Amino acid sequence: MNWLSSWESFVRVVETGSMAGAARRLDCTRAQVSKQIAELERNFGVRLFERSTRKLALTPSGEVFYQHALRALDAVASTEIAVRNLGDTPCGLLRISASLAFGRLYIAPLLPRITAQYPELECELILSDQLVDLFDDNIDLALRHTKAPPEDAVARRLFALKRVICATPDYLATHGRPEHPGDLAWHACFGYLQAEASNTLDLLGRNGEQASIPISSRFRFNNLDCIFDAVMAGHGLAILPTYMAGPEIRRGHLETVLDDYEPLTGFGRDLYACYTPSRVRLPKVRVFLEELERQFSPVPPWENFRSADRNP
Amino acid sequence: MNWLSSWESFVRVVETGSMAGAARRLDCTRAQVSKQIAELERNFGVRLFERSTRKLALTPSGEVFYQHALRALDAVASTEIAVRNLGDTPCGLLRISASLAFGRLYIAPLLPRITAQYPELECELILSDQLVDLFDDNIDLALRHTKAPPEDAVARRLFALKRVICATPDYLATHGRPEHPGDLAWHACFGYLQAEASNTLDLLGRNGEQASIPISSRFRFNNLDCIFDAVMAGHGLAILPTYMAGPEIRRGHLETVLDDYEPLTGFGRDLYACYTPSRVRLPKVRVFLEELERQFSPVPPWENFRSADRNP
DNA sequence: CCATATCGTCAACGGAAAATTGACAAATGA
DNA sequence: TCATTTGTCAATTTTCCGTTGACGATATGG
Repeated sequence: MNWLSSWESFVRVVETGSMAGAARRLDCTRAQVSKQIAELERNFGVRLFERSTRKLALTPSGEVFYQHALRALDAVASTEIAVRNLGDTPCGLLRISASLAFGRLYIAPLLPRITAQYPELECELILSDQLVDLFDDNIDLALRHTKAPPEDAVARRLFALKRVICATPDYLATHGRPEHPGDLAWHACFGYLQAEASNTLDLLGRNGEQASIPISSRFRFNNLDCIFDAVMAGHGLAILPTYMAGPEIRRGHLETVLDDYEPLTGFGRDLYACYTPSRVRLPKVRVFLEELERQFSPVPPWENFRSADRNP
Repeated sequence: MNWLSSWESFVRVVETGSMAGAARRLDCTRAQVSKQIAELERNFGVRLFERSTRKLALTPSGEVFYQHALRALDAVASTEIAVRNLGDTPCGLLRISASLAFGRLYIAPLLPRITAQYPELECELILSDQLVDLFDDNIDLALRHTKAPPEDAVARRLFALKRVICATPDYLATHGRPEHPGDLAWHACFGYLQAEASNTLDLLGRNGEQASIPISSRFRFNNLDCIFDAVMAGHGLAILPTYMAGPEIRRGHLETVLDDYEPLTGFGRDLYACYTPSRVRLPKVRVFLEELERQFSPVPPWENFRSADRNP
């Protein structure tokens, strides 16, 4: 039987408190977890869980095994980390996590480039706007725009993520161009729909004054691409990151409004590259970070969309 | 891939210095070891061995992995020991090592009895007159007659292993009965053939005097059963352990000579049960030891072959 | 100096142990 | 009460592990 897998399953069962829960986390069937636990018990000649009706409780033996197993698995993991970090050529599987829109636009195109450069490297791009767990999902590198990078991870600031309020020239011509934050209340204004979404749009003025305007739009998305498409179709205004709006602004398909105000979102102003401390020295992570800096530093390519005098 | 197996293979390769050697020790094919090492290197993205012509040399990365792997494997092993020792019902596989003759005669009959008593227990009896390694051969319990029990094992003295010089009545009638140690030189006398076998027969007299008589026999065995058969066939004298000779003596098929002298062999006078410290508390080991004591203590059944006055 | 044995490796095959599937009883909660 | 969830089991499929038998390369011995 597969030791590592069984032991990990056991630890997961202990931590989640149920086999079904562990199976979900481990992305396998309940039957397998059940069989692995049964196999462990058969091998050790010891009952690890007390299965009363529907509750799992660790037996004293199970507790002993749990403590030892944690140590052993940790030793195994630390071995792998230590050895893996010794190499100097990027190889193996690099799993990158990014948000849907940014990942599709600016990370996905990097994959063929980087894999072509390093023949032993494979890449997977996991696009999701939900928070992913670096450990659980085995993510080598997560690109996040967030206010507070996770504590248990190494967070490296890549660049500022600017946002603009914009709409199509057609829309502005028809509905009028907002000159003051208060004007926004009269416009169809799309906000990103997220769990803790506020119904207000917060703006930070040049002099530090803040304005909070209630958002009004009769359809909402949790997908930035949909918001972008709606804006491009002339359905209203939206706060868009410059990496999306920039090229369209330059081509004249979008115009910015209220340039003296900076939109505030729950995501913060910066994009971070996050990875677990154990992967700091991984060659594959290193070369990808270098590629990111080469692409986006000091100024990302999408930023030069307005004339120099208006670019602070 | 099978982590535990691959890591163990790697450690063995390091320790033996060659893949073929490791394969022999691990009882598998060279191809498998080779593939496991290659797989490890592929996974880690690191070269573990420098394969020049025909020598294997650890790379610096391999050295790091070796140190970590030792620790990790040790953690795994200690986990198994700790948990296995928690149970109280004998179960699993009990591997017993014993010498050919003694094992066949007195240990083998215990196996059906003990397995019948404990339904979850399986037994394997490894008979060999060669020294076995408790670790390498995964022996739970070794029965050895030796002068010096291994240092790294728990050795528990079970009982004295007496030996007698004997022959058939026919033989003694034909060739004469030796009255003094020196007389043995004129007889066909079979000694056990072992690596460091001396060609002499050493006797210890009642008063502490020692006699060393050259052994003369034109055929020799490294197998006690063959010696026994030869003696029973009237081909000569031999030193036989009482567990073999005893029953025949009582039935009158063999007679002892030079009863005032104790034959000295390289094996010492005592039978030990040896096991690694990690198995001290294993239920299966415990119950088998109890069975051994029940059978052979205080006096083994084969010892009462002479009349009480001659039994010291 | 050649013959032989041994070494590490490779590709293909066969089989054993995985993991999935689909079902079941038991137990919980609406 | 019914619907859901949980842990388990038997049967099936799939995966991958280990053997086999070969190869070139390289020591070793006569």
